Amino acid sequence: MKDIAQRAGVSESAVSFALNDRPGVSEITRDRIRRVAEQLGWRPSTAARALSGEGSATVGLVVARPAASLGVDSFFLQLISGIQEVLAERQLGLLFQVVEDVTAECAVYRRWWAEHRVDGVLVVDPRTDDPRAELLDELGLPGVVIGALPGSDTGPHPGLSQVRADDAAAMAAIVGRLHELGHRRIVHIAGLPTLAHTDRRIRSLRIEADRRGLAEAHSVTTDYSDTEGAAVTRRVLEQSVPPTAIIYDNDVMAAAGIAVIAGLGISVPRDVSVVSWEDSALCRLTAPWLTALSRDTVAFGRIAARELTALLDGGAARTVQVPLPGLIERGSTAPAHGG
Amino acid sequence: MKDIAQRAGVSESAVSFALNDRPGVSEITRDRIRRVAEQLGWRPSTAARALSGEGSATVGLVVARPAASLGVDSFFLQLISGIQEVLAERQLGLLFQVVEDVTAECAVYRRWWAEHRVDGVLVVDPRTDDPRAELLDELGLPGVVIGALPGSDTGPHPGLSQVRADDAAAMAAIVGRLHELGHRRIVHIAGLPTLAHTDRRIRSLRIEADRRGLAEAHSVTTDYSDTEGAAVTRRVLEQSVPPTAIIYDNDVMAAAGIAVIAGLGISVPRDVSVVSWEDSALCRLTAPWLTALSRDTVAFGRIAARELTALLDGGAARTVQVPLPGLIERGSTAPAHGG
DNA sequence: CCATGGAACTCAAGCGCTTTAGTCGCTGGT
DNA sequence: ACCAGCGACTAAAGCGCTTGAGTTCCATGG
Repeated sequence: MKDIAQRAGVSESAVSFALNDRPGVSEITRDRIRRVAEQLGWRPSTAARALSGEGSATVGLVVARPAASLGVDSFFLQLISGIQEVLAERQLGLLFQVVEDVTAECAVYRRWWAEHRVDGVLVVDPRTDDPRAELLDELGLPGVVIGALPGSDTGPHPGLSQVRADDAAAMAAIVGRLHELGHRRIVHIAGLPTLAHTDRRIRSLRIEADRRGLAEAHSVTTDYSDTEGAAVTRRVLEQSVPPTAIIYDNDVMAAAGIAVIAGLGISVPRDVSVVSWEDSALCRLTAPWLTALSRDTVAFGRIAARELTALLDGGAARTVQVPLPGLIERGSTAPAHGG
Repeated sequence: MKDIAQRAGVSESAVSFALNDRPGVSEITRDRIRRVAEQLGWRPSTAARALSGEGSATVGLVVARPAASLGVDSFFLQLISGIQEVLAERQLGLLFQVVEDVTAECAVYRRWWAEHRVDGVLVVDPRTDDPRAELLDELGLPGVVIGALPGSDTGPHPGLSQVRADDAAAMAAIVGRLHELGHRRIVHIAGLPTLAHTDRRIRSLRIEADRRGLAEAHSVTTDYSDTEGAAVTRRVLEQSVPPTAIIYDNDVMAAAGIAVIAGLGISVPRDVSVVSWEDSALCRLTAPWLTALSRDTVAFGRIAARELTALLDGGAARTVQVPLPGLIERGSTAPAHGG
């Protein structure tokens, strides 16, 4: 900046004003300064900026999952690439970290906060009992929760926006469709019991089942892995009166499930219908192809990031709903037959 | 720090020395200062640190792939989680960005460099003609290339380490095994032609084929998607004399391929053997299970990150080889039958 | 008994930017 | 002719840390 000031024949302050679109310099000088800066290929040092009170121009994202269970999902990278689209517009960096559990995640937030490393964070995988909201409140670190915290509609958390998928409505849609097809015995092979959305889906299933008077409707929680998905599928189908439809909380388990079912000599979709709560290439690699709930994960990321930038700009925290995912019917669902 | 200095009854410099394990303070004072710092929950501001000449304690990783093709691979997140393990030990942050293409990637490096945002970078997906190495040289930004640049064994790039998988040897191993099983017609459904390792695999296949006098051995490049994998598989099997073995450059295409093959009424592994160059849960979701080349991607990430920290510590650039991946033989490979 | 040296510690500058409190010169009103 | 007021610009402090050049004090050797 000193260079620029010298070459443009002004003071450093003038340069700062000019380059930050602040009043205090004439348009002529501003232009001149801009030109010199451009010519010199100048970029502000984030460190210096951060030091003098501006933010660090960085937002954080930490995902707390064991390495093994990370790869299976296509969810995260999609989400991140949506987030990036928005952050890139504002030249915001994304500080990314993967840790083992929520405790470690909280430690990371604390550290980032103390080190002034991030201006805000994106929180994923909200839990039924989540310490993170409170921590962020305490630190005064703006954040947006991707997928909603339990119970909090507007949320008692002043600095926390939420971007939520309406899991209840989505579950209702699936159950509605299966009911329409004549299914009266449904099993839901859910994900991690600690996650808030797992809880919501389970609850919604029960409500819908009651409302429609289904003969059977229960949920079993898993760790999202193909292994557990397969094991639970086997167990469920060996019941004396097996279900006629199974809802899987992700694509990996659905695919694993469909393989197991075939192995048992049971036909999909004649004997049992299968729905995957997550669409991906995987859903077209099975035989038959998987009927799946298809949400636009990239858009989800975009929305979340936009919410965060709004917060950083001083906007108030709020809760936004993303569009309801659509049920893409492929070969794995069909009318229930008398059985 | 001022606080700490005051409470410990010393100057700020003493605090700095003490907390950075630099000589110039007695052990007693050092301990006292440490205790006070701890008690106050002090963490150095990265901004201030960076400003006064230390690095930014951050490394960068940018992946240049369209959003759509990101999710299919389990590769990246695995890699990243390996990287993180090592970075976490040193409290280094990972600045992550996904962009559309290499040009944009270069722009990001330039920006990061100008803004002093990162101390070094990890470069993935090296290409046959890669502008990035030269750029990093020019900027003097330390980097480690994950997967090796073409041709450069030691590399003429002073600040660039390389962590390479020995693709040639791996290909040789696969071809060797298939040859042993009696296969004489092999097709290799490769990935993106611009990637350096694609090139190396193709070249290695040709060499091995010549050495062993195979009747047919050729490669077809794709974009790694299930769609192209499926399309190419169909085309290849409709040849007048179809291959008896197919090698796919990733798990997604292999799975898609095996589905297509079944659809054509051809039996795996009786009529055609299938090998996947990448192991994942997906390889156990197909029927039969996929024989796959299994590398430890998490370890790969760890090694790369360690190489980068070595570089940041002032070590010299070097090229390290990761262990040869093993071929896990599952149901998709078998002896070729007379044909 | 003084010079010497080294260990322990302090001073102050400086990293690159922002920002507050000016200074300067001009216009317009009286 | 004089001052208020405004726009354009400068001076300098400060953000939190590092660091090289001191300063002080004590132990040691001649």
